[in-house]
Amino acid sequence: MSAPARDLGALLAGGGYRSTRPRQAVWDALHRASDGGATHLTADEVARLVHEHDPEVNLASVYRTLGLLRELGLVRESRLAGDEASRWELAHPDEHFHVVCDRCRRVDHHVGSLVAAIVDHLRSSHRFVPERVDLVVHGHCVDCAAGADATMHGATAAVAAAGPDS
Amino acid sequence: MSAPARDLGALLAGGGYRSTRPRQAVWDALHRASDGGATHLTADEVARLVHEHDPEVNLASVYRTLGLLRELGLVRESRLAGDEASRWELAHPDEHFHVVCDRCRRVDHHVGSLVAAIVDHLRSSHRFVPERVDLVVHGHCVDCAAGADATMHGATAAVAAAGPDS
DNA sequence: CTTCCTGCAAAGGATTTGCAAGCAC
DNA sequence: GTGCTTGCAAATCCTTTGCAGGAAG
Repeated sequence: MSAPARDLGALLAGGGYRSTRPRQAVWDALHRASDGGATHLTADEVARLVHEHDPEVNLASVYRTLGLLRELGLVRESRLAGDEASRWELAHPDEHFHVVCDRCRRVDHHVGSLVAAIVDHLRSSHRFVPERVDLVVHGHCVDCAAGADATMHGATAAVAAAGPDS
Repeated sequence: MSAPARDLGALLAGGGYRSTRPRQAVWDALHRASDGGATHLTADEVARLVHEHDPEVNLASVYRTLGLLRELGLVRESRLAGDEASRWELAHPDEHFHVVCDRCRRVDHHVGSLVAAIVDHLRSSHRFVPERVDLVVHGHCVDCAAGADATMHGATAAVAAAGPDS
């Protein structure tokens, strides 16, 4: 679960950027959140985390830093439909996708071969060179699907018959 | 290429909603756009199309209507990363996904078994009940990948633009 | 030192909302 | 008629930007 924790200073220097306190603070906050299992943070939430350690950092700097880290490929921005604000997280080395429960609003990560399969498919069948795959699935998680409307008998049955896996 | 062109009045009535001019105008505009190959419209672009036939319709009503149609499952909203505004299109009965070329900014539709595979996987392995799959792949299309940052060739561009998607 | 960054505050742009008048049913 | 809808305009909300002072290299 712990992130790689690469040295931001070096990464910034490599790109000709300066290592500053706000930048380090945002980087640290993202790692702390990630280690705590929190992911898909809004810029505002990132700012809140940053402020726990350094209240001086301005929201605008958080935005600027997130944008910079995005350019450097260190963080990933996603704009889930139905969500007002963009959400940010450390760029995970593994390809993954999001599963969003529309009832309880929980967002889960899933790492799987699905993304790789998509990439292969496009490359071979559509002559497209994929760089990034954003896969977001909306629906209902087990808990919500179960307690929800009793009208969905078929669906819940299918869920109950599910097997184990990652 | 032509869309189903279902009767909006009936669809609205079925949901207990009234059939009004703005709503019909938005619906028509989306169909006209779709027939013309235009898709992924911003609310503003939809409004512009609506105004060609009915300049009285207010932008706020366009937003309200798009939201309503989204709830009814008649249109689909997508927020592609790097894009300021939401984009709207008629909900295609088939599951499909977007392929975005980051160089020429073209967006293509693709229908495939990929989406179905994803749904199956989640349902069986993750006990999640998928309702909607948003799959967006960023990368470079054949033309752009080939010509690299060179000029875009009119011929190849035309071919792709007339793309036989969906 | 020189240039890049930051904090602050104000601007911007997309989307929403309060309200009174206007239609659909 | 009754109540959902609309137009209009103001309000929100997220994000970006101009600037002058401050820090990194």
